[in-house]
Amino acid sequence: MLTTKFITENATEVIARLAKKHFDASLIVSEVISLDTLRKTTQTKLDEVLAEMNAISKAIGDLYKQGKKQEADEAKEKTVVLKEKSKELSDILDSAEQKLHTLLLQIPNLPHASVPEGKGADDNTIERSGGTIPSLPANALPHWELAKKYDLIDFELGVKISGAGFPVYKGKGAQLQRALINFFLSNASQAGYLEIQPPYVVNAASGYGTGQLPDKDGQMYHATIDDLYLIPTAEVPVTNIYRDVILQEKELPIKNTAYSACFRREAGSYGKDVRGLNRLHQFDKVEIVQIQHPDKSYETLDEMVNYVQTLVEKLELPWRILRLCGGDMSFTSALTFDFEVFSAAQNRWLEVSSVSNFESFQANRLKCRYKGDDKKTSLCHTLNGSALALPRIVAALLENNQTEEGIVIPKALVPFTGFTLIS
RNA sequence: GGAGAGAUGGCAGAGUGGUCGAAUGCGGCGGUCUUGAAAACCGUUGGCCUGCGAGGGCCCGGGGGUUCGAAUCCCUCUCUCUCCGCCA
Repeated sequence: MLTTKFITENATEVIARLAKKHFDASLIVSEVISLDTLRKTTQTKLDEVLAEMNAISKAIGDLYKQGKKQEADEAKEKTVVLKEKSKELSDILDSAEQKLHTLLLQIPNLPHASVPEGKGADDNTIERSGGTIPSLPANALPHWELAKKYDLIDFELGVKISGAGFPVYKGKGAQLQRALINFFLSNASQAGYLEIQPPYVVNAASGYGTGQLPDKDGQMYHATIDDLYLIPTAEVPVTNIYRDVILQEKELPIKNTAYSACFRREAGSYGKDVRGLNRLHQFDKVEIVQIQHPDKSYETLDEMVNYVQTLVEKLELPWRILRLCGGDMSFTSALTFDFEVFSAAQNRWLEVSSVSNFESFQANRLKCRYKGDDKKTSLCHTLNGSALALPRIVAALLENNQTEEGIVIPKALVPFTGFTLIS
């Protein structure tokens, strides 16, 4: 959420920059400005009335102490009008504030100047790429066939127990999952991230804090009996650690990492691109989160992107980094880099990570601030990224590394799997 | 699930319906002293809105009410803790 102050002071800039996200903000910005004006003037009037009330109340107290009961009663009469007036004004104020808040929630984050123009995924620009795309034999199998051939993942069993999108990992399939989680976590720890084990269900306040609510209400599983939500990513609980927190400037940056299972309803997405591991209702992911000083958040974004790059390189997967265009970016992001790996048998790129700088957009909702030496409090910047999401990594590993003998485990992962080949 | 207690500043913990935004202690910060440190002593120490500023207003879990006036009284919601039961 943008701050009212920023919008009112930079109205034309806000409108111009949001055009890149294909969001016409002209109307909403002018409404924000007029509501904010109303809010300020009403607040001032109300404060005056309240100040007078306070003065009278105090005087009445004194009069009673002096035993001047009649004068006190006279003073009481004066408050009747003031009371009505204050009620009236605070009603106006409440409604203005509420409307203002509703509008603010509808305004997306401003895209960074470096965000390319564009409508959708085709307009994202390739930042850089690496690794080599393997040339597979004609009879190469997609990962869902390989998973069956080597008895690694049972999709039908998941349907029986839960439903589509809840695979059951078995044997070396399960061990591979565990190895990847450990691989990602231990890399993150070495890179200076503090490992966190967060709750997998969160309350509504946390959902609002990171922006899943109210925007993406239908995307989370909701345990209505307790009004708790299953997390779609560890970002939600880990970032909400800092909700309503004022950090000391010297504590920045905060670097946290967490593994979690992630739950997504993925309502409305069906078709061939959801085959196998490509899109699931439950999957595993290691997330990295940073909270940083506003002046340093873009350096940090680069650092995080570089870090994720080391992971795909160690896994020896062909990768590329996309700079998302205005039309493909999320509501909350200012700049996002997506990582894709090439899954050779499906012959397509799969998104395995998304690294974003939210600037102060998320922090404003969270009320996550820092206090500097000047004792002023200001909003932090928040960033996060997947490092990494497992299923599509597994898909690419299985497909790209298939040989006559079996599936070859990348060297960097062997210490974690304890085996070199799936056969 | 049953019974009870409670929610106050970074933490602990007072608080009579009226100079309470709130005692006191600890912690934090600054200083004196010291070669340095500790101790001791002195000072300081929340957030939000508004205003150039002086200042004004709001905040004692959330919401509502009573009252000229509420941290204090009433209603309601949420949460936490203790004991019992069940249980990884």
